[in-house]
Amino acid sequence: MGTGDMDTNIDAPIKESQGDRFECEACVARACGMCSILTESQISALRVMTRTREYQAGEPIFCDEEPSHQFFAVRSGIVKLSKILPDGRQQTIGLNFAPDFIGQVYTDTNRYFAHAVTDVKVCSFPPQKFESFLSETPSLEHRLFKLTLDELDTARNWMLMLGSKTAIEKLATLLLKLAERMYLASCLNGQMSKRYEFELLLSRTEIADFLGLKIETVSRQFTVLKKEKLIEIENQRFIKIVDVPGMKDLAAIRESD
Amino acid sequence: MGTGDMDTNIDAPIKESQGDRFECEACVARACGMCSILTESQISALRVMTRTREYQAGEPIFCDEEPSHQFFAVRSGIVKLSKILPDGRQQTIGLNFAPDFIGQVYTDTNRYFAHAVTDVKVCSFPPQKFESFLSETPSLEHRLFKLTLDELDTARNWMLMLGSKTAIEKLATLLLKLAERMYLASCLNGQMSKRYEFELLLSRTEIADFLGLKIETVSRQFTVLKKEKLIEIENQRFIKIVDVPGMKDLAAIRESD
DNA sequence: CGGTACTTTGAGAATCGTCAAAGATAGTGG
DNA sequence: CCACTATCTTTGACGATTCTCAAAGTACCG
Repeated sequence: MGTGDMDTNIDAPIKESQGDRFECEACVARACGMCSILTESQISALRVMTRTREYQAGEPIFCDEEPSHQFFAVRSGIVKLSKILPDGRQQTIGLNFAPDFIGQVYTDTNRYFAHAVTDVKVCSFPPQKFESFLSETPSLEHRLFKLTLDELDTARNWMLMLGSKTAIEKLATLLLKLAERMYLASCLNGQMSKRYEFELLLSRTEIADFLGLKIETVSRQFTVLKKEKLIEIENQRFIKIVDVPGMKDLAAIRESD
Repeated sequence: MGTGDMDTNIDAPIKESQGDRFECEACVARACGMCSILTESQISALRVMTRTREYQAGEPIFCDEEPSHQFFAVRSGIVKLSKILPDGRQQTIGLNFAPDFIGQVYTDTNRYFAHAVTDVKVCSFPPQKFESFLSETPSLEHRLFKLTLDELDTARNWMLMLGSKTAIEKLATLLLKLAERMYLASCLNGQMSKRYEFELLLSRTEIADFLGLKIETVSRQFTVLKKEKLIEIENQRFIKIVDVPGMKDLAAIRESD
């Protein structure tokens, strides 16, 4: 905080590799993320400014109110975005998986925190260079615009959840969304896994911060979902949604969502 | 619903004028909205496809899950965006004032409702023509991208409010935001009004739907704010925020917001 | 094996919701 | 101009959900 306008991130990443082989060919961002619309020559131009970084689970990636000095593409792992009230109450406002884009384009100050939920690998783009690359590459801006529209839609669905749903409905909604996202991630990785079975990588506290609940309430709702035979939990980590229609009904999720 | 893919809006606007004088010169959208970045010739091109429409307070502008077949720029009045759960629970997800842009670009189906809160005037753009105009006008896409980023930020601040704040904090947050937005609107209209004094144009039900509360709770929180001498209400409609620092403290709003 | 961190469960409290009724406001028509 | 109705808002009493505080249970790590 307040260490000036250096172009480097203050939060020490556990590894920063310069001139790494980026393996764009194997990257999900190249396949279906922000890089999917770039030509080979554009990819090369982007590579030059790109660094890969890794963060350990729990580490901050950037902080609220700091100068917005980095953009990221998630290569693997889960990143959470959050805001904090002056008295410490915390609200998670988004979860990002590969190949999501993270960062505050056209803003000089961050408006939220970003933390690594699991170990995370990202491509990191320096702000000035990236913004000028962006201005020269309308197709990329178009792509980021579309991704932002999706994020806006997602945020509004979370608003509906936060404002209008009960505790158990909130948890059902989150578990279904996580199942979906984890399944998608496994497909993108080529590791076929079962739909509606996944490893829960969020702690009770992280779930509570997302749902606007306390951890005790979250824990109680898990117990209810188990007793009602909507889900099964193995080894405290592996969630299996047994009654998918029942869960969707509880979550009040439309098929189109 | 389901009346086919006509290019006209089913919800009857009380007035639709074709070939109207648009008075772009006097319009807030031209001054600081989406049109502010257009050249004279671009404005002319946009005008050709544009119709002005008016909606009465309470009227639907478009509905969730319908084909997304119109884009709008708010010229005057207030529009609310909302979602509804299958059992009827309603959540307002956004409020739009002049010169905001409304509509689902690059999406073929609406993802929320839009209703006129007050009497509303809009410019309405037909979808195909507007999207092709958009693709030919990178500066407009850039502008809409920035506006979308702001909306995303706003939505995330509402998420923080919905998930983490108490009833009275929620109301204080909303009243401060309304004061700000109404003051801005009056400035854009050239009618200088007092900061922190405004006409409350939302009903208790609309406030409750926004804050994720019931109307009785909203009403009780108004009473508390009055008793604590944070606000004064005249004629049930005119809100005066008496103790601004106290309200900001209660709302836990940072000055930078 | 012991310690630490996380999760679950329980009991009681606080906040918010539900139901019901009384006030207040605006519009209508005599 | 004054009832009279319809709608919206406020207030009260009670109930349900969620939170708080506390303790016990469980997994993880050295």
